[in-house]
Amino acid sequence: MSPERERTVAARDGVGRPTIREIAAFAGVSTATVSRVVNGSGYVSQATRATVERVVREHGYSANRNARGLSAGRTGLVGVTVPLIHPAYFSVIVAGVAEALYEQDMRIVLCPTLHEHDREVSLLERLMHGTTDCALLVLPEESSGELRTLMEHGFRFVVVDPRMRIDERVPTVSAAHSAGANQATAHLLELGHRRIAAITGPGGWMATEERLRGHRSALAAAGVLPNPALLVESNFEVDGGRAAAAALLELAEPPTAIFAFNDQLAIGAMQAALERGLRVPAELSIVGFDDTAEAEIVTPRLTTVHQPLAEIGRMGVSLLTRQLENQRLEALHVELETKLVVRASTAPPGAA
Amino acid sequence: MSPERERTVAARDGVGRPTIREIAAFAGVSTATVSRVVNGSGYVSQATRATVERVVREHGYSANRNARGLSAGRTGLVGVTVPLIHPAYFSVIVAGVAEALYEQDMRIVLCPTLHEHDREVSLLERLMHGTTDCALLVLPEESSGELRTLMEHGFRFVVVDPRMRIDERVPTVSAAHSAGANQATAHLLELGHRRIAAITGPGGWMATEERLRGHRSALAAAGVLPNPALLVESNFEVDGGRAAAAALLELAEPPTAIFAFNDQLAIGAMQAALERGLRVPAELSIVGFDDTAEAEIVTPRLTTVHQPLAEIGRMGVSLLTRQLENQRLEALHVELETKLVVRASTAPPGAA
DNA sequence: AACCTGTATGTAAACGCTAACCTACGAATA
DNA sequence: TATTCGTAGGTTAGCGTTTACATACAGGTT
Repeated sequence: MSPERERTVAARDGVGRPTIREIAAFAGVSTATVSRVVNGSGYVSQATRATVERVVREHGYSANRNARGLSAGRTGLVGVTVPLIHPAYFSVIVAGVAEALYEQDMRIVLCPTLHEHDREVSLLERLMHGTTDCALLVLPEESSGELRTLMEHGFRFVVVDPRMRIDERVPTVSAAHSAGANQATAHLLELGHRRIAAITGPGGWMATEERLRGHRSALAAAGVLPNPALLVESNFEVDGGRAAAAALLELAEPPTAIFAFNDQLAIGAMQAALERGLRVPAELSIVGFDDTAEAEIVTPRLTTVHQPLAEIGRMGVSLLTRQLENQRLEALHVELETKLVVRASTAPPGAA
Repeated sequence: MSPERERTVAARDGVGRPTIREIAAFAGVSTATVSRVVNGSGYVSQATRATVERVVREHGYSANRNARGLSAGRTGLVGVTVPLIHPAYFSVIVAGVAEALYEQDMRIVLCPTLHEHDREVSLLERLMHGTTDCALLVLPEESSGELRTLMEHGFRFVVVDPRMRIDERVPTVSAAHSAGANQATAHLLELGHRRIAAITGPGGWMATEERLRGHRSALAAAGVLPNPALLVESNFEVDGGRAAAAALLELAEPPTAIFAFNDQLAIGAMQAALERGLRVPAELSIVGFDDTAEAEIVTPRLTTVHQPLAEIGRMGVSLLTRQLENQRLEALHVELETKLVVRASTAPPGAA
């Protein structure tokens, strides 16, 4: 029981926040009118509105979110699930999301899933259950079917950077994986590289498949035959990148350039090169993908494909609000542009 | 009005989540009993408990958070304010917080303040107003007085990594700044350095003052006179570190080692050294503070003082829950141990 | 036998708000 | 003149919980 429980409205001592009833009493109107003013709904005369607004301001009133949520079925809270918080990739997206939601006066309920599928599902169930109005799922672990079930329950959400290909009706935001990969590989080809290896992410992931597509199309456009030996699947982490690059560099005919499918992998590849005494970029060129902050601080600075991560987050919020406003809007699929950023980790082959 | 509004309990069609009344009906008990089972409070017989638990499980029931919050005055939501989400320093703390809260079945309402004081205040006001039960303030912008006001309003919170010295009664978690700094400087001294510069954070910040204290005590213990010319104040960011180091290296008698008060500054210093063609660590040793992920990926790998950031976050949650359980517990001030991690950016002076 | 005490459960009143519904009034329309 | 319409604002029934209070019963204690 809350400590105020026994107090009547008249006897409230002013500690704690004022209720709508008190504001109504002070302003000499009904609670409905206060609600209308606060929510900007229904008819209220100019004069009444002004009075109420003044009282609201003077008493620092703002609606109790729980009560509003319970009554109106909305809470102003948006669930955001991410696999992890820490990697820059996610934290920048979340920062964008938080920024955009703040402007809409909504709050973000953050749910790291730690890549555990069960956990994500249970989180979603709880989020759905009155806590939040809607959700933004970043790189969700869930199958298309599970997401469809969610939709059918009337839960509104947007998927940011879908892991797998999912139901058409789910709004999504992603980056132009394929175009970005194409630029990266084209850049290496222009520098004169022909033995270009790729360290990919996990198979089946959209990011992997799409980037692979871009990579291949660039090779094809330059008339370079794809070589399966130069394709290694990895896990988007530094260690994976180092191991993959180590294997590639052991080949009888090692690559002169490596396109790593994210910056973490690229950094791992740089470490592998360093361990073998290979100079980057003189003896080995490396390109990454994502353009996270790490790309700027490694030596040499990493050439990589820029993804507008914060913008991706903001766009997710934008789709979400649009979906909330207009239920019958067709599902949107937004793809944001990526751009190659040339730094110091690429050079013509044998530039030594 | 929610779409279910017009339905009676009996007529609910099962879409959406079940209510406590439905569960009670299915289990043949009153809502009070269901509530008692779910919350583990009051007397319930073994048999009844078992029945209710089964029904709850079968129907996937979990209490609507808004209703619970409204009725019981708690929401299961914890506000977390951070200046920014993205820097690894904060995102690791937040990850620890999220992890610990998850175990308590609480959710985290994330509020990046972007270093804007007004924004943090308004966020807190909103958080206080029913949205959250309590808060965790990471590096808060607020004055001790403002925090005291908050306390007096009965709002529960814990400060993680206080920026300034604050009211004794506010529970805080921080790292052993002074001891860590002492170790860092002692390490440089042991290597034989005598001209040791320090690039500090903003003056007045506890982190700055405490680290400075540790730095000075190590110098004093080794009988090295502090040299004001070797002390530069900066901003905890890479650019600041680069500028500060550039200035230091221009001195007539430049330092042989730099102790940067965080890793960002240290990375900036490494860049400045690189720009001048100075080899690290042969011609210049650099030590950082924080041990964020960046320390592992720069070249050379950065010697730095490890802060248990995730643990700091978890400890913050622990203090918070303890405070919620036992209101009259004396305010706790926890200081977590820091530890020097020696990597490759330090060596004896003139080791070339 | 009368009275506790501990256990078990039900009843119903809040919690603070929103929105459906209602009343009222002046102006425009038929 | 009667009717409709647009505007303004009050009344009140929930929203789904929790919990104070009431009730009931079994087994001790005086």
